[in-house]
Amino acid sequence: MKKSDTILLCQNCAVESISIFSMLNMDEKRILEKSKTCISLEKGEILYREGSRMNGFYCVHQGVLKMYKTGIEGKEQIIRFAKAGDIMGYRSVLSQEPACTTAKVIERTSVCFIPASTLFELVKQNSQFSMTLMKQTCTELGEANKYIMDIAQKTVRERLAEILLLLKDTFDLDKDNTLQITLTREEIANMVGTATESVIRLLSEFKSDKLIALHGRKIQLLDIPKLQKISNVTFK
Amino acid sequence: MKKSDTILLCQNCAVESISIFSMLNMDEKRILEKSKTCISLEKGEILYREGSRMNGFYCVHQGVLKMYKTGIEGKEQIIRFAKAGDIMGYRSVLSQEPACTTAKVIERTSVCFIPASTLFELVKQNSQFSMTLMKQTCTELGEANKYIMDIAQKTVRERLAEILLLLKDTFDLDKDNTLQITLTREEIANMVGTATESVIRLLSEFKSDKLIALHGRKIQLLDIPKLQKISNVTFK
DNA sequence: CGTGTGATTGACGCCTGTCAACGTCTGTGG
DNA sequence: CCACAGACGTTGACAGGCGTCAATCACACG
Repeated sequence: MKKSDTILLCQNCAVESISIFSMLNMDEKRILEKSKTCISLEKGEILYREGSRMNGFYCVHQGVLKMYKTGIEGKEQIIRFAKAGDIMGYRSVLSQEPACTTAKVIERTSVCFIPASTLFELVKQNSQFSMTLMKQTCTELGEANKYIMDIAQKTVRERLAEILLLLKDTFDLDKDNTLQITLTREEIANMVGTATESVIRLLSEFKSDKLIALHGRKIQLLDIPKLQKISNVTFK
Repeated sequence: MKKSDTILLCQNCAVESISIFSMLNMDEKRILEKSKTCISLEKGEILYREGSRMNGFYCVHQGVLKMYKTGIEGKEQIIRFAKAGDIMGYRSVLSQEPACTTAKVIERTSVCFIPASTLFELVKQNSQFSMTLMKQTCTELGEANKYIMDIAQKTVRERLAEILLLLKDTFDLDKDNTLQITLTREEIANMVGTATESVIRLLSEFKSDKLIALHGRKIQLLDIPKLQKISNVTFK
């Protein structure tokens, strides 16, 4: 396949590197290449809103987005993040429902839009692609189920510890064990499902206990085993 | 409710009536028919356990099961119910992960077991079947996401009202608006994600407010609009 | 230097979980 | 037929986790 027939705007967007597309054959990749559109978004911009009808889905080439639902009195509940290599919005396309989350840029993002028709075509033609997509959805469903139990049964303290570890796994740490993602206290609260003030108090408690160090919005993990212990079990 | 009906044997188990299988052709139905096994289970029996490896999935022909995760100190978190026409366990098969829930019989059940190999074969052969399965998974994922927000943001009171309405939609009402499902207070608590005592107190509060009537474990819904109002918004 | 957003801290109180005691019902065995 | 055990339901007391409100601080930006 000649790279020369890629759309100009998309020339940097290496779709091939995105795992979900790795099992497409040349023809299928060409179809994908032809139908996709690249979009760049600045921090704070919204890719799509909860409730909107989706006529395609997105794969993230660069950047970070938060996907959240808007609840009581506008309070956001962050469901997950999307980063390079992730796909988003496919849930609504496949279930033929309106988007169940809003996607907002946290770090300057570039994504590819892929029309629903292409998705359906690929699913129809390539059962292996279909299987991979299904597998991904099922994994996500398993995570959601786990999260339901966590929120229902764990204390805010336990969940905060867990979220810090989840952020570690999702975004990695740099050399000195600092989380590579920058979130406001409010955003952390919206992940944990609690009030901003509670997050602040608990973070400073963790700090006193030498579990973490705080440098502005940067969070450094000092004692991961202890955090795991807090997140998992409560001995009283 | 009469429990004296004979449990149907496998030859009577009309797989065709289960929606997910409706788009299979004759050949595919024959494959399904050949590979499935019927199982009968009494109340309290366990179909499969969280953490076990699944080498197939189940479709429910009759009865009701609860699917739950076991959390802190053995407390159950009910994720969903399965009743006639539902399929269960496919998530683990497709994601190739261990079962994320335990499935326990609430009402005398008959299910068909379908081996993983058959599922994969059907997915491979019939893209329409594949799409339907995907659609179902995505819908479930959407519901799980909504539930995450509910638990995170709503009070126990609001969630209980919501669960009562969910039970209404899942199991229907009889003539006098009584829920067709019988659950212990503890099971309701395990759905709502709260303590049994809280459920009891709130139920009797709802009763005082003439929203429901209680007849042992049977719950009669008297004022559905009011319940909806409670479950949706809190003005303070 | 004013403005605005986010972070922090303190005060306060309610919702809710926990513990304990007791009531109710059903099935079982003597 | 009665006693008993065990599961489940109910009620009360109590403490504390956590949300809410309000005031203040920190910092960036035009």
